[in-house]
Amino acid sequence: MSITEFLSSIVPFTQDELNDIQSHFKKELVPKNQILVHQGDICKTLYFMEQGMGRSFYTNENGKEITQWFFGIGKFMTSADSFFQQTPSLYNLEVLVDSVVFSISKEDIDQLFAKYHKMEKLGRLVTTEMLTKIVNKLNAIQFQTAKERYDYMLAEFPQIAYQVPLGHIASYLGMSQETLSRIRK
Amino acid sequence: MSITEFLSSIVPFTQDELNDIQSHFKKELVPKNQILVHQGDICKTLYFMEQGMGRSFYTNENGKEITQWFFGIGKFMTSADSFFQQTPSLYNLEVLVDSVVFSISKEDIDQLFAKYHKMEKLGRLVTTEMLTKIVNKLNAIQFQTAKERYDYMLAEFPQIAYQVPLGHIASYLGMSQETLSRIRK
DNA sequence: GATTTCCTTTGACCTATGTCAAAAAATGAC
DNA sequence: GTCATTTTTTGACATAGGTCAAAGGAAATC
Repeated sequence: MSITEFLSSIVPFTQDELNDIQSHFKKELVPKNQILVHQGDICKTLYFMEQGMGRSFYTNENGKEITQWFFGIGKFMTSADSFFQQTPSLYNLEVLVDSVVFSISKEDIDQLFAKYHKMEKLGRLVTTEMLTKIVNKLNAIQFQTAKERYDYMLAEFPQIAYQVPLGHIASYLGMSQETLSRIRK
Repeated sequence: MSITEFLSSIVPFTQDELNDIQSHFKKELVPKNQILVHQGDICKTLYFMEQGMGRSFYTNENGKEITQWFFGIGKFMTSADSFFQQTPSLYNLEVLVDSVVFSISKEDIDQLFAKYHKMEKLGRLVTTEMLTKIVNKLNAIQFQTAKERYDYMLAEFPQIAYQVPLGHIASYLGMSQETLSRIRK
């Protein structure tokens, strides 16, 4: 899914608007395992995942990596806090397979928000959608058994569930890798 | 905190704009324990909590009430999904003490979003803030001990923590009331 | 101010899931 | 194809926090 297709699917931009908006995005090929943002950095770029997948994760006190979110095709990938409030990111952003992303700087997207009311609306709608998804995850984590949480994962990220290391999924779901391995049987 | 103060604190509206916007909100006095929205209803109204506090909660398969969020003074209170996507609410919205709220309908706020770019921006910023808070809760729930989660609660809702029944807080934090009671000692 | 109802605490016991360690399987490098 | 590395599975054991039941306290109602 191209970025213009994505934008148009949410708000009806004119062709001129789309051209202008698109011109602020830069296409990048990112190789597997590359870290786009490091924990502690201020995230200055928003990424749109055209092809591939990524995750956000942090390293806890015991040096263990905890996956916080997965990003599939057609999603914006960023450390939302850090990007929008320009505060140090709690997370690393990592690309999990060779990927194609479109990137845009904070200044540029703020300019687009200011220039186009429609773009601001898109920002609001995308954020609302993210909010809904996080609430769903929260419910899964808070009140479901390990088995049910895995089912939630399969429903939410069907394409990702079978392509990333088990440990990433386990930490995303808030359980140990051993438990997830036992569940999957 | 009045609604106009709140709006102005986020985006610099002119006095005329504020007057117009405010005219779409209706002040309501809501008595303690009133349910504003029932689980399963489509949430047609957004509430701004001027005075008082509320919560969202649902009743699970075993008939137990699970608190999902608390709403303090100066916050918007709604079942975000239900209101913005006009889908059945997963939650009840309940006022916990006698409260003063400003309410606005979905149609009216959509009109305001459409009329004022600044209002759309406000919507985006408020949603982003909510997103950040939910992510914080998620982290607390997912990776912290019961004790640490209670500390998170005290930090996030200091004024609320001592004013609502223990059971509401326990379910909000994803633990049993007995566990919370033991922790508090 | 007595009664009823609701809320909180305490105790005893149980279980889902964590941790640690090692084996087995899969993947990647040469 | 072989060796090295990474990932997944398995087993044994530990524990945080759950459940159930009952007793105390607080607070609303008459």
